[in-house]
Amino acid sequence: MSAPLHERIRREIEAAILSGELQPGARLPVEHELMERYGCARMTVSKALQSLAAAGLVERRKRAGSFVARPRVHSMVLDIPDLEQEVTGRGQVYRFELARRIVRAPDPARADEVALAGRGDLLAIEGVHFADGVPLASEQRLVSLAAVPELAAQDFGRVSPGAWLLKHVPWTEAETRIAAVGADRLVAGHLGVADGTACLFVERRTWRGDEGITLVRQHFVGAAYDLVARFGAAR
Amino acid sequence: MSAPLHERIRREIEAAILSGELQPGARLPVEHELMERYGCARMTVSKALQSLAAAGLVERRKRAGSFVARPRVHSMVLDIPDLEQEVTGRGQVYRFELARRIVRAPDPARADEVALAGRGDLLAIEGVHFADGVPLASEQRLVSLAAVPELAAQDFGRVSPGAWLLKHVPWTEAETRIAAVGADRLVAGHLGVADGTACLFVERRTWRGDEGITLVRQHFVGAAYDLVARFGAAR
DNA sequence: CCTGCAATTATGTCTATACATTAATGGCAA
DNA sequence: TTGCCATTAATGTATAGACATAATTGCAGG
Repeated sequence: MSAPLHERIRREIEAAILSGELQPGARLPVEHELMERYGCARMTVSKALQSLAAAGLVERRKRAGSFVARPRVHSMVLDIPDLEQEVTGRGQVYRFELARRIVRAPDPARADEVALAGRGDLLAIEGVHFADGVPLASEQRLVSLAAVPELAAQDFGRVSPGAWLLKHVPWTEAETRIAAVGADRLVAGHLGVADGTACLFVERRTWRGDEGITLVRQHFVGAAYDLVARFGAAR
Repeated sequence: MSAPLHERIRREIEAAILSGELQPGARLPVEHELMERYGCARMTVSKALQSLAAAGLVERRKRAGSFVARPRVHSMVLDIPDLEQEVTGRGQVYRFELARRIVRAPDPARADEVALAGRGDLLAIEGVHFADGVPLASEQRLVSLAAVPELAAQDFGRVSPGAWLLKHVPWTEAETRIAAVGADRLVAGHLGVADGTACLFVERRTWRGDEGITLVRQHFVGAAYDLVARFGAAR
């Protein structure tokens, strides 16, 4: 009820962006229009827009207007590594090899799968990332088809599902678990290393708003990869 | 020259905080005082302070004033894990066992050590973290005595240097490298596992402003620990 | 001594207005 | 057509003032 007006304006626009109602690149109403809509002064809508700009959700350009920001592949906060980009960025040849791809219902015994699937099915993908022909990581991924219906039509012969998702479905929230494990038979086979070799295990869930998008588990050859994250005070 | 005034005010206060001139908890000048100092309107200093508050550097309370924020042990952005707190938080008994502690000059052959040391010496610490008597992680740490002179007097028989640093020397920037490695002889000995066991290797550098504070390398027993990071859109 | 009310003070929100800055746009001239 | 320039529409910065809100502080009364 009594939330400050600029907060309310901010939240309404934010909701429209997160829900996808306002697509990336879309122009949002100019300040004068918002002034009229909310019956307030320009400073007030300006404050809401500035705050959205500070959070990186919108981009403002003089004379042109305010626009929904295009999702940055590299988040300010953490590099969610796009392996394809990283490998090619190092001048190596990238390849993704699809091993399995099925659509199935969530396993009712696994609460995380049920939560991710929502009211739809899951797309389960397995494959291996190669750099210069050498296996770099093995990947098992679940994607909610309720959240990303376009994905069903997508062919992952060569493009990695991670890269596709980053481009097409911006996330707003992510949780990453990192551990070291010895490679089991399956992973060792994918990566071409001895059983028990130290591997970096990364499990990541991403959400858009509060809708789950994907859950991915990756095993990296320990010696060939490391993960770097840099943090600074928020601006 | 032509930076907006509210930006200039913001930067000057920020600098005073990062340099340590304004200690955590210190009260900063009230808005009217800043108005006079900069000869501007209240909205202008307010904007600068609001921006600092949004970045988490200051905390504002009505009637009371604005204060330099106490460093949050858990950064909004990443849990830089304080092992002691995490272990006791799980109801286990924490212990840190110091293995070595020397003050030495930086190795001139290692650029990172020289950069970290600045014009002073380095304190090198080695030890093992235990949870319920079981080794959890082995740690090798370098601390810049130029940045943290108080540390020379500190006794690390029982408290972990990481916990001490978190409390006493807030960082503003951090870089973390994570990889999986097989345990070498030294680490395996510390952790009481077989040579070659998969370990999570974490290397972290932290800075305050642009002065290096510490460089730490930790090896975790792969099976016993994992690292979780959660990210959301910045507020 | 404690309790509760009231005065005070600092920040929070908002308005209305002015001028600055930037860049998209459209028209004019080469 | 092409290139340039003036126009103009948008945001950026700033002022001055009003009223709202919260919390500290001190005072009065039990």
